[in-house]
Amino acid sequence: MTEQTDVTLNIREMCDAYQVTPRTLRFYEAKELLFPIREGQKRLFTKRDRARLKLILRGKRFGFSLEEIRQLLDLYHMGDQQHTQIQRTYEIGRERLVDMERQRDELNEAIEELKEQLKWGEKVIASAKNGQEAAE
Amino acid sequence: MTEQTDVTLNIREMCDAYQVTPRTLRFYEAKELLFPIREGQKRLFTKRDRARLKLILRGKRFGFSLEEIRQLLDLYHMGDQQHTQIQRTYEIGRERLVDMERQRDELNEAIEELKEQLKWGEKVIASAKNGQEAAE
DNA sequence: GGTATAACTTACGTCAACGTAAAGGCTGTG
DNA sequence: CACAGCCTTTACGTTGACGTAAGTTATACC
Repeated sequence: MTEQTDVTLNIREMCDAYQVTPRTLRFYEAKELLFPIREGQKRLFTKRDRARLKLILRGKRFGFSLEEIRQLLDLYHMGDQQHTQIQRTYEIGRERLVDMERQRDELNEAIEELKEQLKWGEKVIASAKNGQEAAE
Repeated sequence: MTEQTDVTLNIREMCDAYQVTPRTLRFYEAKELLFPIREGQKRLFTKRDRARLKLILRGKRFGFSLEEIRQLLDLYHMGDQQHTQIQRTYEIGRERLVDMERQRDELNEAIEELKEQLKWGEKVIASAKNGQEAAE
């Protein structure tokens, strides 16, 4: 009974708030990632939609596909029925977790290596600048 | 004068060594990511190509596009001329580094959150199993 | 009522990163 | 020579994630 603030956003406000296009939001709705309510023909995005969109955008930054994100969203917000389905989704989540940890480790390695390369690059640039200044 | 071991691989050996398809290798050549030498019509992949392919595959795991990878490869192996070009490529590298570090941090956050969700998922599964066993 | 604004639907276009099919060389072997 | 086994090129197909254009509808304002 504490939920009376259904602050809904229309599509324009939603786009501005999350830096996406209307097409993207409609696309996500078509893919069942978002479920805006309808007022007449217009879409109204609820708090739930905004929470989901945040997760979608973060998921994308990690290279998840929209389909994988949909699965994870189901895991996040699933109720109490359909245990076997939950079980399956849970396993997907665990697999992705392992993947993400491995990716993080590789990312750390790559960051270190890239730092080395950049140090090397600085030296090259510096010596080039000393050697001659003419190149604008 | 210490480089006389040009151990080259044909396309099949290269594919087996790195788990890619011939199409992929030809595609990377077309995109100027690899430069196999030709013996008649056949491609021969040198040590240099193998080093580059390793970097390509790693780059892909981090979500770099092939074009971005090409830029980074140039940074890795660029000689001593063309300072302005190096400068530019260096900047791209630095931007990517910042990006990668940010992504790593977000990844760590997401890993923690996902772990929480999975813990929660375990509880749901457990209680469901206790509650009833019938659902095959 | 006219029109501007914003949202809508439908549907074809695009881009990356290959897949896949077709047709054609080389090279060795019976 | 015929044929198999690799390799080649050319070129059209595919998938995901939207972009973009065309035409429609609803609301707001003058």
